[in-house]
Amino acid sequence: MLETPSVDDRASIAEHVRASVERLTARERKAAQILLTNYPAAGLAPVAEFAKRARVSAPTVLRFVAKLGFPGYPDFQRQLREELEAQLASPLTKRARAARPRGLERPLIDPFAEAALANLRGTFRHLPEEDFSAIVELLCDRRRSVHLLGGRFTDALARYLAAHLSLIRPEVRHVPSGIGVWGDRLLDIGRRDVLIVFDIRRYQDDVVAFARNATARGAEIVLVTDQWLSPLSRQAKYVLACRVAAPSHWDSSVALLAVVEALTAAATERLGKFAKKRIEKLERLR
Amino acid sequence: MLETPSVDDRASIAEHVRASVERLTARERKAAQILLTNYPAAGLAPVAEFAKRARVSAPTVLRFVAKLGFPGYPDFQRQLREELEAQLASPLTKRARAARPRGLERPLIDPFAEAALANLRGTFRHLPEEDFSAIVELLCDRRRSVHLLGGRFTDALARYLAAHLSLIRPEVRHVPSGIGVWGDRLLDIGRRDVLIVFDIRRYQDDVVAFARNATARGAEIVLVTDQWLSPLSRQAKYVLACRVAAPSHWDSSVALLAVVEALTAAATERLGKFAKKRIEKLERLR
DNA sequence: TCAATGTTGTAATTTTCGTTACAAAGCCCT
DNA sequence: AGGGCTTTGTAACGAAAATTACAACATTGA
Repeated sequence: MLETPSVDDRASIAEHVRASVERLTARERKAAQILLTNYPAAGLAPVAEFAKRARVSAPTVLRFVAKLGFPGYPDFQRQLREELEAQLASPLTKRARAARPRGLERPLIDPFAEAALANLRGTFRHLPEEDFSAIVELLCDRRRSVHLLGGRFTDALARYLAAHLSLIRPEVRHVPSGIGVWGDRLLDIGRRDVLIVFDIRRYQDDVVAFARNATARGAEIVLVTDQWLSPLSRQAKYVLACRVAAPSHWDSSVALLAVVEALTAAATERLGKFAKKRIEKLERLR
Repeated sequence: MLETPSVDDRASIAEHVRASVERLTARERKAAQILLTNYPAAGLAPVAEFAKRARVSAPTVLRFVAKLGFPGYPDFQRQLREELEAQLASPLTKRARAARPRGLERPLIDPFAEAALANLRGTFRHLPEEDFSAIVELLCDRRRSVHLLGGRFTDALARYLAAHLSLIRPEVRHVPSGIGVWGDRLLDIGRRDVLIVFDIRRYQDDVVAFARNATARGAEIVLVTDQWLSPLSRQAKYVLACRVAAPSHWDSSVALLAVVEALTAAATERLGKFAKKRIEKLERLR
């Protein structure tokens, strides 16, 4: 229809798809997206399978590849395979970066992605294994209650961890943010309970205060914070420091979330059958 | 219900081939060799092409894959594709495991970190730029209200985004999870409002229902989901598909959070002075 | 050397896949 | 609100792929 991608066309189909999105209809874009997010495997499947995956009919997929300039689906697949073979020479990330010359870099997306990757790497490289394991043990000790507390932004992380933990063990309590109720909540925290606190920079006074009071009541503090360490690190028994720098007005919590999920995964594994049975029971209740 | 969705737990076909060479006949070995030296592309071609490449007849290739234990050639191809996907989802896991000598690997930490990195890369590599920008525009349109909704685990993400958005613009509302209040909340959603929905697999019925009702009321849906796409993708105007696979019983939301933060960063930048002034005003109020 | 067994390719068959024609549905503009 | 246009899916068709039956060939051991 339009220009046919010739044999010597070195640009990847992925790039070609990205360049063609505007010409596509809504459903065709769905196909495009499925192809890109599962590249190139999705396109190597039979049309029917591809279509089903994109929740679209087979002809829509055909029209999509037709708009890309291929005479037919098999031709499209052939080029995908050829690309796949050529690709094995150089690693993926390099290729992607090379294929995207200056000016084509996605301005607000790529720098952020790079920062998030760097934060993850930087965080996990220095994550203290002993502390990590010790925290997992704490989380798996069913005799202790686990309380979770976060600041303005990190409250979401506290909730996220609470949602998972409460599925694998009893006595998990999220302390809602916003002042007022906190007095009552402190009373619930007893000797040798565990308080997991999230506190990143512009460390929140009320969070710090709550946690300090909890220590005074005999609770053990696990602190998830940034690389510059919340003032709470003095009181905390365990500290997990995460990198949060991002090319933005805001800090990034990606590394904190990853650590939280790693804890969840480890605790679930550690509790083994107990967690499994509990999850099954809860499933049945719903 | 409880099986762990592992990143790649099955041995690769390549290894299986290597292990089976001795049981193969001379011609079948040629096929095996061609497959291994052009792995996996060669096996994704039609039998005839594969056969021609190995200078062997089609039935020989068929007998070869039969000896590998596959009921038929399509089954063989399917597994190759699945393997290809799993590999792209976590290209680092294997390498990292091989690189770090036994005993130095931190068992529950490193695999998770690698998976998170792979998810981030896989997500951002093909994040549709146009959709991303369009969503940012939506978020910055102060004439529209923005409503945020998440499922059991992703509710935290909805809150996280709400916490940031409400600092840079008015009319941001988080829809709390848990049924009951939802009827009322629907009424607040008007024509041309924006509803940002988080829905990852084991897609939640009530979330889907709420969002569908919102569409019926004229709202535009932005869906943040996993690579297999929530059923809501049909209703959604924009879909951001993220990778969520992790070596755990639970899926990982790291990529979702990164996308959310990228949106926040872009929107903050886009609103520029308006956001800045608003933030300052809010600071003064505290 | 011959026979028996195992290996391989040719050709026919069957199934699946890609393709296309057409009708329904959605959308936009008047 | 209605009419024309675009988009999408359904169903029938044709093409190509996978599969199978069988005959030719090679290989080995007596």
